[in-house]
Amino acid sequence: MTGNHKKNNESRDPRPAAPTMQDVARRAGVSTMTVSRALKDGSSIAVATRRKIKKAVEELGYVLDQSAGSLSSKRTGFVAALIPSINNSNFADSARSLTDALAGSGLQLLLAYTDYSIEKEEELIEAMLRRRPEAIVVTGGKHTLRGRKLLVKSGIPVIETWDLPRQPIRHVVGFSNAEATSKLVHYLHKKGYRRIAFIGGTSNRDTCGADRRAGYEAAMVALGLLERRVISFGTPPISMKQGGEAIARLVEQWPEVEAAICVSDLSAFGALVECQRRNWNVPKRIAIAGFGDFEISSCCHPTLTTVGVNCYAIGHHAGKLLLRTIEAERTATSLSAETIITEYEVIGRASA
Amino acid sequence: MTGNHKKNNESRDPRPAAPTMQDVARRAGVSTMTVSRALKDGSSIAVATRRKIKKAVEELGYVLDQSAGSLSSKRTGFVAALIPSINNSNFADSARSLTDALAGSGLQLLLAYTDYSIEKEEELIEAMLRRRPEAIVVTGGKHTLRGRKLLVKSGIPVIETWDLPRQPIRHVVGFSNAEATSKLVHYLHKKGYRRIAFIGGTSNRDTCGADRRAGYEAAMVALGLLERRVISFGTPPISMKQGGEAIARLVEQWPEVEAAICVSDLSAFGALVECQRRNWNVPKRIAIAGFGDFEISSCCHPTLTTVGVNCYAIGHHAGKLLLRTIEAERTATSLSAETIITEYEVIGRASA
DNA sequence: CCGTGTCATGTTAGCGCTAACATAGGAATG
DNA sequence: CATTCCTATGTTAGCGCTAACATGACACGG
Repeated sequence: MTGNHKKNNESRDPRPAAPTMQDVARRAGVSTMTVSRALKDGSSIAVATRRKIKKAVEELGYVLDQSAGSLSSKRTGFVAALIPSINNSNFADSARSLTDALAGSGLQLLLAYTDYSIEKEEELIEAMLRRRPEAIVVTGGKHTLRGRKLLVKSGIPVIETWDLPRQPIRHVVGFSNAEATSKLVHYLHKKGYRRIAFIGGTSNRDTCGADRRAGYEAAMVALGLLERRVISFGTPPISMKQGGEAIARLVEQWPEVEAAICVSDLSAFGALVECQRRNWNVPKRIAIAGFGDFEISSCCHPTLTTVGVNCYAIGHHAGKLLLRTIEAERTATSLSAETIITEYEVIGRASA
Repeated sequence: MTGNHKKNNESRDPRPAAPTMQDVARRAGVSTMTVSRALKDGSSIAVATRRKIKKAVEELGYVLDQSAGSLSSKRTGFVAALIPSINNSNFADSARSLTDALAGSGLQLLLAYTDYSIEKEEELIEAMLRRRPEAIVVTGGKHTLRGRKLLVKSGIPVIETWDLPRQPIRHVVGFSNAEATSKLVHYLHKKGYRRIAFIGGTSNRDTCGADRRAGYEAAMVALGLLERRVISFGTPPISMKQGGEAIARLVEQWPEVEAAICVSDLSAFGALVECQRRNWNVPKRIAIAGFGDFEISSCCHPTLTTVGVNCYAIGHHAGKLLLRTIEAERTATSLSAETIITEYEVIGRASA
């Protein structure tokens, strides 16, 4: 307790050292341990003492230092979640229901976004692990080699969401984007469309998007529709505007095209509007379908045929599964790896 | 399909304790201090030693425990950001540019969202402060009393964004939502509209929204347009669908209305579509304006008149200001409170 | 009154890391 | 060839908190 560099009293320090539990203890006339207990629910402590301590806390403006606490208790009280983009209502909905599922558990969700890049994901995985989350939720099942290794060796529950990885790390909550898109192709097929195209982003960074394309390809093959028409345009997430440009290219390249599946509702909406601008009747001249059932798809005119994904279920199940797993580890119960498949449905609307 | 569980494989042994720096040091035949130095850039260390240590790290799958490190170094290496919603492209854009501004500084951004509730904000402020961020960025200038006190006493740089609080805590990066909306009213007025309405959410939780309404009211008074028409509908953030319902109510209540300003582009789009559904020509029967210049406003048909906000500038300035402030505190330089006002502009398009 | 239990509180010993200082050995200098 | 300096590494002492155990006070049945 030397305080060897607390010398600058004269330079009207704008930042007086934050009060510690020591300070609170001294002020309340108890030991630090009692303060620690008073700040936690469920510890046996006299009502009067707790009140006294709360008062001291209030007066000093004390805020518990959780990083010190977790060093000691080995519980950091947070869960890391990595999502591709914060500006995508699907992932946002999942994150929200994940937060809700965690409510009351004493776990906080800390979000970061990967920008649809598995390299950035790797960085974030490491950055998060350095802070010792109690569990980690990632989006998608494709990771860098090192990212995957970090997750495997992390020793904490790992949940991969929004996808069904061929080789799951451990727990999975998601659905097959390929299968869902395939269902959409079949839906269009049943409606009589044959010359069906797919519009997506240029890179494979967006693994969900790549999966959707794969599902499209597989379904076309299965239906004996050998001529595939794929437009790759813009880096994921592809925007409305890019969806518009993509459909223009599509029609230019394959004028005979009858229907277009867009990788997401956003691009589908862009495509839809572009068609209207060019006076191409949707769905008569060309049918359009999206993916995700974003609000816009039921709001625009004509309404968009799309695939409704149960985002809330993904977040909810991920949260609950994660709590179960943490609990199991705490009680040394073994819990095997689980795969929870969430539902989705093709929602037929006016555009296709 | 929900709840389709699949047990994957045999359970694994109780997980071994994660390796510590000790383990790495032992394996590499050096002291922990040397390991610590090897894992940091810029410390003097022999190339061979560092290589040896990196190898040991790799073999053990060691990940630095940053919470222990920050306890010692008093640097947690992260910045907290609270945004109302992760599903709002404006805030998402700000968060993104904030992240970008922080790149290379060694600071990570940790996001949490308040759901437009200052009570939830208060909770999150405390939760974040417990983890000792090096700075905190909040959205909006209205906080609970306790939330504000926590921020003031936190001893770290606080930046309020997206608003110009009357009584800033310290730094501010934003613009006057009221003034911007007022400008929009004046724009409509110049275009000849007189019976101008405002559509927003029901509560005052969304302080930016409340400010926009205030700006509307002020401008109407300033223009001598005494009859105000305000529809409050739905809890913020109000959706497209709610925007549609709101405009229906508006026209029902005040059939003479000539123009409607919606609190955001999302609700404006919903309103626009509802008008089309009802065959109300926009802008002839009723003009519509939004706020935020979301992508949809330039993409939909007719395009939406709106207020373009420089989201990127907000994030960028907040990030840079925050770095400057941290640097100033580190070097004991004094830095006065700054208010950076970002630009915005009324973007006249087809809908009004 | 003693044993025994129960509760509120205190004491001790770290958690895993890094700041600050200490030191050894070699290079550069005179 | 001693002196000085520098660089790479080690040693020590905590950071602020909590687990685990210790203690003391009081209650209760026998």
